[in-house]
Amino acid sequence: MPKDTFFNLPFEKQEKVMRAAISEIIKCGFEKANVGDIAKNAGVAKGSMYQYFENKRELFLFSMKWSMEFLLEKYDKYLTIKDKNIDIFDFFYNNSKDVWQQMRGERELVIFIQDVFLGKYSSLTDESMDYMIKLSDEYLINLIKDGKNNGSIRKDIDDKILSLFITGVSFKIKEYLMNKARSLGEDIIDEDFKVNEKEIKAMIELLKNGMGS
Amino acid sequence: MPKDTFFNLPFEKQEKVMRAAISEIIKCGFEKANVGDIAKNAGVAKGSMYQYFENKRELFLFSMKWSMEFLLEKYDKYLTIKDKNIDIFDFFYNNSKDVWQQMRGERELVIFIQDVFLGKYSSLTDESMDYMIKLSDEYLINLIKDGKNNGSIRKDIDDKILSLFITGVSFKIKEYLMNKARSLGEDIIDEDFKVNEKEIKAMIELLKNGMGS
DNA sequence: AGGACATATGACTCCTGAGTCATATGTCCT
DNA sequence: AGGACATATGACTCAGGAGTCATATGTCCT
Repeated sequence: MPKDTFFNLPFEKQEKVMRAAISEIIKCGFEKANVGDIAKNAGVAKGSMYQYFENKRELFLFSMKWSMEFLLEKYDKYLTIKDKNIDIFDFFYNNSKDVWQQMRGERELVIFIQDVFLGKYSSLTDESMDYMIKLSDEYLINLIKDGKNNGSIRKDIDDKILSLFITGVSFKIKEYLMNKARSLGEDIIDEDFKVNEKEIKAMIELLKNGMGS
Repeated sequence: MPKDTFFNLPFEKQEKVMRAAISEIIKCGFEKANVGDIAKNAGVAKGSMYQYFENKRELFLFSMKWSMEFLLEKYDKYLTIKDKNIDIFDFFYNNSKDVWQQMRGERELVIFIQDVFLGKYSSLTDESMDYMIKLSDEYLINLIKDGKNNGSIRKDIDDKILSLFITGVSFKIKEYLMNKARSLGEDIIDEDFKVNEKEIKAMIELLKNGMGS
């Protein structure tokens, strides 16, 4: 956790620091990320960074936490979805749509989080991160359970295997969307998601009915 | 490419150097990997490393190449499979079995290659690596084409999407197997693959027929 | 034997960048 | 006004480690 000094900062400044850190980390990776440069881009002195954080590692860990919370706050659809008895396939579709939309507004944060979940910084994650991963895992397992109950998911396959199956596919499709979004540059507009609709729906069809014939 | 000096070494020594490098890299990551330590573990002087390789980056790139070639040479089943008109689902099964077997004999190399394909060192890959990735991609696309022709794969889904679907799933299942192998320690014996058979077959069933009901 | 050439070695150089600290600036009380 | 406390700053320290180099050892010719 950052020191009090950091939390006493006006929120805009906190945000500037965090964004500078995240930007540097996704560009250079953790090891090569330069605290001096982060400070410069955030418009503060290097020394100040050490008034805010114990060390580089803490800066990194908090960046993860901050990104997650920021995204959840800004796009809190997920939480509302939890209430409804949502179908896992609809969830997948909505989720892809969300990722696309979020890439427009928060490209760097989304990339960063994706990298975290992909295990790019696996040597750095701590309990709080493990907790996050476990949370999203649990959420998935619940979707599966619900699906089995309401009859939309077959019952003869183990939950753990189903969850591996889905996460594997969903990471790939997210990666694919993100690469597409990156190559489109800054010009992603709302209606652009339609470009992906066909592909996402094909992917869901595969999840549902498989590729065999 | 390493310098001539390296290739003039007796093969055992080349191997010792490469294994020391790979071991260090999967343990510490590229940035933190220490050339001095690698040298020590390989039983040569640090200076010698620079007789063999231009710099750390070249050492790393060659480690990838060496690992791939070594594994292909040692377990050259893949190549024989290519001849037959193999079913993609059988391929998946055999491949998982191979990975399991290879984890027994060449744990570190397999882990290293998996990390490479997962993009852990994405800032370091070069043309030769991109080539490798493209090769294995092409191989998959061909399996898909064959499958469509012989009627084992549905024809209404785009090849690219099918390939995303399969790679996503197969990486997850490999990751799962590898974690299992790691936790089993050194005691993996031949017949142990049977422990995984049920899970692999469930995964293939999902690939084939999906998770919907 | 002696010289020409290839290779091995590890102490040394040198740079980078994380983390520190003495000093400056600001703020808020009484 | 002046002092007590919080925060900002960037020049500085210092460790680690990549890459170098002068020297030693070895090998192979004639």
